[in-house]
Amino acid sequence: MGATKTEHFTDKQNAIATLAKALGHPARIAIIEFLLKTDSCICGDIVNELPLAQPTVSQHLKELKNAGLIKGNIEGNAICYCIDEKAFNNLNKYFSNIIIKATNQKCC
Amino acid sequence: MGATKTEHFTDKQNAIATLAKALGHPARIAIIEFLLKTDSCICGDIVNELPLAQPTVSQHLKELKNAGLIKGNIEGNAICYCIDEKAFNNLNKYFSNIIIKATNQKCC
DNA sequence: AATATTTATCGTAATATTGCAATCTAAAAT
DNA sequence: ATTTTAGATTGCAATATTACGATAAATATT
Repeated sequence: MGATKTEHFTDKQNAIATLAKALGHPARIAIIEFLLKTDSCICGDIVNELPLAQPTVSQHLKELKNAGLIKGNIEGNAICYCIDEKAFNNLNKYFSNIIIKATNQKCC
Repeated sequence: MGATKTEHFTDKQNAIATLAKALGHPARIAIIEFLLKTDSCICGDIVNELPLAQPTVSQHLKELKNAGLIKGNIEGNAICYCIDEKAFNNLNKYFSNIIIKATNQKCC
């Protein structure tokens, strides 16, 4: 097999998993951190910053964008990528809730 | 290639990516949610709850455990798995910080 | 002791991901 | 109009992940 059986899980479970999966690679974490560091949301500079080839970075950016974690604005012939807070807020709410629920458990 | 170039990224970046990656599958999200739902941290019941075969579930549990997201306690011939709050707290802090930083940006 | 129960591991097939060279597209600059 | 620059897409090789049947290991029950 090798294919995730997404159809057996709820939409919400799949949605959270998709967000987490997109963040499940150090290059993509590095991209997010770079976007946070530079407050003018610089774009092609990501390629210079990361130890990866341009097509690889482009692919990682695409995955972050598909997951809704970043947005891309065309500016002339460059593209300006930046954090999309909404997705991070969703994740943060989800994890906060887990922590609250876990704290109320008396187990292990 | 196909192998992640972890050596090019910081330990912290790799650590966050590892946690996120472990949560990047709906079955593992479903396992976490099941553990939160049942406050007696029932174990083999996870296999009955999930639409996956026992070896598959066992493998997912192993990944969650390796990432430090759950703990496993032996109880007779059964094993009791439960949430490890620490890892979730780390993730939550990390995302809270991202949101704070992103909010202070005036970009896009 | 023999059997049942519970969970882990092995082996393997199917599929997905990672990474990059080569190439393409589109706007910018000359 | 040609060239340059920025970024995406294609194609492909290497590796990783997902899923499960078969089997093993370890404790529980009879």
